[in-house]
Amino acid sequence: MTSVQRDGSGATALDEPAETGKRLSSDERRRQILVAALAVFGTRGYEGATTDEVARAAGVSQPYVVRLFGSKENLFLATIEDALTRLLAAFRAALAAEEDDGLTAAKRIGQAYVDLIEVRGLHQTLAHAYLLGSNPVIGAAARRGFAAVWRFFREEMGIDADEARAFMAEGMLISTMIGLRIVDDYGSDPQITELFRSCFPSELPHVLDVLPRGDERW
Amino acid sequence: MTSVQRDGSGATALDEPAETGKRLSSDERRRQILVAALAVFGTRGYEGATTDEVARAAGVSQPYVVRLFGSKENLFLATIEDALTRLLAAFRAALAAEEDDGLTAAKRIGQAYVDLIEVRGLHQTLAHAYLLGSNPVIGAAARRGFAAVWRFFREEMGIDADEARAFMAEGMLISTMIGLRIVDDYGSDPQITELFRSCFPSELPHVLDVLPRGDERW
DNA sequence: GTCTATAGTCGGATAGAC
DNA sequence: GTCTATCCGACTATAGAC
Repeated sequence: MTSVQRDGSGATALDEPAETGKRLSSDERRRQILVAALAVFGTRGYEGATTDEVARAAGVSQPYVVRLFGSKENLFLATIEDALTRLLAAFRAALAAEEDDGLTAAKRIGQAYVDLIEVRGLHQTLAHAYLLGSNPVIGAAARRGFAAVWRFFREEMGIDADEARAFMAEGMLISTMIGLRIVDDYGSDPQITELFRSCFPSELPHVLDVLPRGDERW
Repeated sequence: MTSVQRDGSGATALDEPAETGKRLSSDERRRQILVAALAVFGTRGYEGATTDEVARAAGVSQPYVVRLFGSKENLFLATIEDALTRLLAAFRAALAAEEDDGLTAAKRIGQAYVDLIEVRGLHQTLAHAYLLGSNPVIGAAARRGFAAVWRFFREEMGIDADEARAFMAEGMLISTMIGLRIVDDYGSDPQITELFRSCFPSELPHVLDVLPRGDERW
């Protein structure tokens, strides 16, 4: 965010055409790759994902992904940091939104969380990160992120610890169900259908629309 | 669980000493390996774990682990199935327990969930499995397991969909915090301390005792 | 029932050209 | 800024002996 528009035409010694549609500023590429990484890490997890898969999803070569981020681990760190930034930004926007629709702040924030499903892989990637607590570097970053969300609820939103915990809990359940792809059994298994409906009371149709389904590649 | 005591001394053509402390019935080995696998998959996840790590944790050779379970994937499937069986068994025991302590069934079951922390890696492994929904074989198994837990709440315990959802949600939060190793920051970060306390109101001391900490190898 | 040796594959990272 | 070629370590799985 707040992209630093360095280069694009500047101190570079080369006179390459910048409008090929191929050569972008490394800042833009970084953003493209982060989008791809979010999706890939979301489906595969940190260890399961390959830098090559991310690269292909972003339309660049595998070594270039590594080159830009230094390592797969750094790429993952950048990815979850980005995800967290978006998450908190969405929460803040929801908190600040006018109440023209008569919804409470809590409802609006909950809604914002569900809406983030549209950002492919965001919830899943964060959930994966949260399970990596034993990894010295990723774990530490994940804990910081988790704590930041908690802080948002307590300090910015101003709810008490019990309410904050309930909020987080609902969030974890939603993330889990997305990662589980419970949608895949929606409709076929009455039990699952009920569970799913219980999680997304009002926004069901939209959610069903947006969620990736089983036909997608693993 | 109702171990099938096949062999141990039977149709085998060999006259090996069975009490070397080394050579066990494959049934016992399987169980040992499942215990090790639960711990390893719990910290590393499915892709992050190696069959070699599991083997060393169980005190056998890597090829033997593969030999006994056929493949890493099968080992993982067997591991989560075992975990689910234990989980539901604990829930059923809690549900059936006398109310001599004046606790409601809900409290007893919640307690049982927290107590399962003592089974190393159980919560973390299940949580990992739940995030693998996109994997055709593991995802399907994970969904079945998740649905089985839901069914327990709705049919055996008899609570309604909203209560069941709240239960699941709390459970997912607890699992997440264990996987995050939020304990590692307990005491040092006031925010985290509060969050942690909020999740384990009464059983805090015990939980702090049982949870693996940061010093453990990744 | 269990091991050692090893084949085979995959994937992250590096070198270096354009 | 981006690619191709490639090295090398890691890891699953197989072969086959004891």
